[in-house]
Amino acid sequence: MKSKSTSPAEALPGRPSHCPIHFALETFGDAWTLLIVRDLMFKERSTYTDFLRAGEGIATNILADRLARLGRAGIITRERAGDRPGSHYRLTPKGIDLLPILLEIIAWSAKYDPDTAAPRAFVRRVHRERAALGREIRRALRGRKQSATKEMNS
Amino acid sequence: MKSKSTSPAEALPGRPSHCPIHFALETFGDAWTLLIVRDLMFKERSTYTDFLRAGEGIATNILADRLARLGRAGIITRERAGDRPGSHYRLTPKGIDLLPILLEIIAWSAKYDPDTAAPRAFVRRVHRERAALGREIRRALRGRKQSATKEMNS
DNA sequence: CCGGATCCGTTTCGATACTG
DNA sequence: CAGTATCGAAACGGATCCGG
Repeated sequence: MKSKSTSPAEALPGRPSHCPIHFALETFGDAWTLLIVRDLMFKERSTYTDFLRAGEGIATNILADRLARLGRAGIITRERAGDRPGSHYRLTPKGIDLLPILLEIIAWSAKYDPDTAAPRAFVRRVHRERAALGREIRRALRGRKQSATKEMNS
Repeated sequence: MKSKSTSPAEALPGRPSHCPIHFALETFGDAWTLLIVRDLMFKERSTYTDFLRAGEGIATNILADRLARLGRAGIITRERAGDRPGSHYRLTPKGIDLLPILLEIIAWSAKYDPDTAAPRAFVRRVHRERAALGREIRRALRGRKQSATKEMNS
């Protein structure tokens, strides 16, 4: 299967000077991948069925594939929790470090999307107190607490 | 349910609460799209053939499609320059505002990509003097001067 | 029931050849 | 030089089936 496939998500074409953008695209450049990361980071979804019923309509095979890929990339880990049914997925430090990128994307979309669904308060915090918001979300992701993340829910 | 196409790049599936990530993915979430934006922002490529010979190996139809899509999204404009052969593409203010996202991606990749091709000096500036670097690149993009952007070249 | 794996019809993407 | 046309190759999405 080394047939020089040119899937943007798995292996980018050409392979020129291997710029940083390539690495990022290979790792999380896929649309579904980014949505999963968003769910893990801002929403409270963390299980397989959480993602399935997130309303995006992702297929089971696609979801399984993306979760496996994210795991291989070291962005998420699967924890077979004993207390709750099903396995939980969690962002690794490497995954949590994607936060600044997501915040920039949110800021850009809020500026140019005529009908953003992002809460005004959250967007304002992204602009005005980015550092504090970042620390708050990181703290929430490490521990169990979900505080700032709730603001993103629709 | 909806037999409407669900291409991640053009129109995202489900269409749930239309979160900011969706808008971003629809606009520049495609791999090739992001590479074009990168070329316009950091490299000195600005024409159709510049992109073609960028070494990425993009096909002509894909390039034409992405350029048209970026134009429709208001991220780039096509200028039929009289002085030089061929048409030049340029980032609009909306496109230039993607810069923080790209810088965050570069920073993340530099941190986790074992063999990044990004010059050390540039990455250091991304971390240490982000604001100044941003202003410098924006200035270069507006005018004709290319100063900081040269640092990204391999 | 949850977490997938497999099969298959459809759609989209991408490489090449070709054209204004 | 700047794109279109064609066509094969993947990826996607849906349904179904399977192991725990």
